[in-house]
Amino acid sequence: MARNIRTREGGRREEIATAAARLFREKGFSGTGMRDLAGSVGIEAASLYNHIDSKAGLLREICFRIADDCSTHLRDLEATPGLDSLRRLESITRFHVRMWIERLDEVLVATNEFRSLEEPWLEKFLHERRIYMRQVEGIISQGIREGLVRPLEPYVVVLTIMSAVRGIEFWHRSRKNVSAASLEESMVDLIVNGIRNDTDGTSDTHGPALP
Amino acid sequence: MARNIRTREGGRREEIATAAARLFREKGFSGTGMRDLAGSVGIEAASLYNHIDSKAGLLREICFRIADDCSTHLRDLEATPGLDSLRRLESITRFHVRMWIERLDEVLVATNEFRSLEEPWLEKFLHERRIYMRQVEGIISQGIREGLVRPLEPYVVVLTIMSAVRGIEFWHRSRKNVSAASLEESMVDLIVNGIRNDTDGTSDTHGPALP
DNA sequence: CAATCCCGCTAACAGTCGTTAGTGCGGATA
DNA sequence: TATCCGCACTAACGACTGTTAGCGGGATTG
Repeated sequence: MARNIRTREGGRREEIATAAARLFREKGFSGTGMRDLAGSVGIEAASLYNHIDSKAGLLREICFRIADDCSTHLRDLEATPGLDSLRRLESITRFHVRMWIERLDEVLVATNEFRSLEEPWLEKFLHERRIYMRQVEGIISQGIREGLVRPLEPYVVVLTIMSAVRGIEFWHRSRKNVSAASLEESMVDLIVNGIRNDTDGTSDTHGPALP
Repeated sequence: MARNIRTREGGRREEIATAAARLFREKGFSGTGMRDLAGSVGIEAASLYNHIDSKAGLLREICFRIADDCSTHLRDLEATPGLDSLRRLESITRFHVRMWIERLDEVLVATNEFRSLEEPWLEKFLHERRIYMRQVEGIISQGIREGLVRPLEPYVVVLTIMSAVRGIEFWHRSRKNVSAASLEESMVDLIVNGIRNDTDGTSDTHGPALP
């Protein structure tokens, strides 16, 4: 058990958690050693245990912080009146884009490394994610019924929205000339409106099937 | 060095490579032990080395097979005459969708675990990926110039297309009631046309910014 | 000033890692 | 029949894994 539970300011602990998120992202959970983590905050491996309980606990913290933030946003959004389902979808998309822009390390760990969670946490995490996706799927179905959203397979739409934002990982590496604000707008716009230019009103999706 | 280089049929070797792809996907490269891999093909860990060179070699094989298949498809596509840039983009999207549907293990390893490649392979892999994305970006830019593609940030469009298909990973777990064919059509349609229903011709993207 | 406690350290643990060496069985080859 | 070779085995290697025990210095508290 970590000894400094009652520490007045957990500055060191937060520093460790931040470094863990970065390392878990870069090298994976099982690819990251406690000696790596310790070195990245300038202490010895054993000293980490003055601040944390275990390596698994660090992963758990990161994963569930992200999961909680997602479900909190969704709950707030559903409590907001006066929004049609398309606007709700846009808000959800925008929320995910911002998470990926502002908290890449944590989000990537929660997305890629959650599988290293131990039971019963793994099951709990998967359960919460399933609930979340099901709720978003409900909003999409509603949008389709209302005629605001194109009549696509709702399940596929959830998958696509929640995956499309993962492209931001690349952006983070090679910033190019695209600002965060421009990235956000382009990506939300792209998901909502697609890539095809429809100014001429043509509704034909595409020609014959391609290889 | 593996002893069976001159084996007439490398059935066992292929079996190992397939099992490796599945394990690397499920548990990550560094989370997978040679004893896990050996057990999954029914032999002892040391016996693996009658067929393969090293664990790192297995990863290298998987990653570069996928990379090669991608660049081959792109080369073939560019050699195909009579396709406008929107159709080319659709073909690229469809190709990625199919790869994710039919070869999930390998594709996921190449996408998530490539970071465990050793130099100089890691750099080579990243280089090839950069080249590939730049070529696709070129097609998008051309589509925008021709008025076939909406005037979005081309870089963001590449990122989004190549990431959106990752949603197929979820689909693989919980098949739900969506067939592979329906998934492919929905996803290509979604990326090309977006989620918004534009039958009324309204071109206003969205209202005021949302939280 | 004395007592407490945070927090770094070294040493060590039991276990696992990828990999090599060497052995022997069984079928194909000469 | 004698020889070879593919392929599985056991045993073992040095390095590395997450974690615990215990020590001591320095700041904080009574």
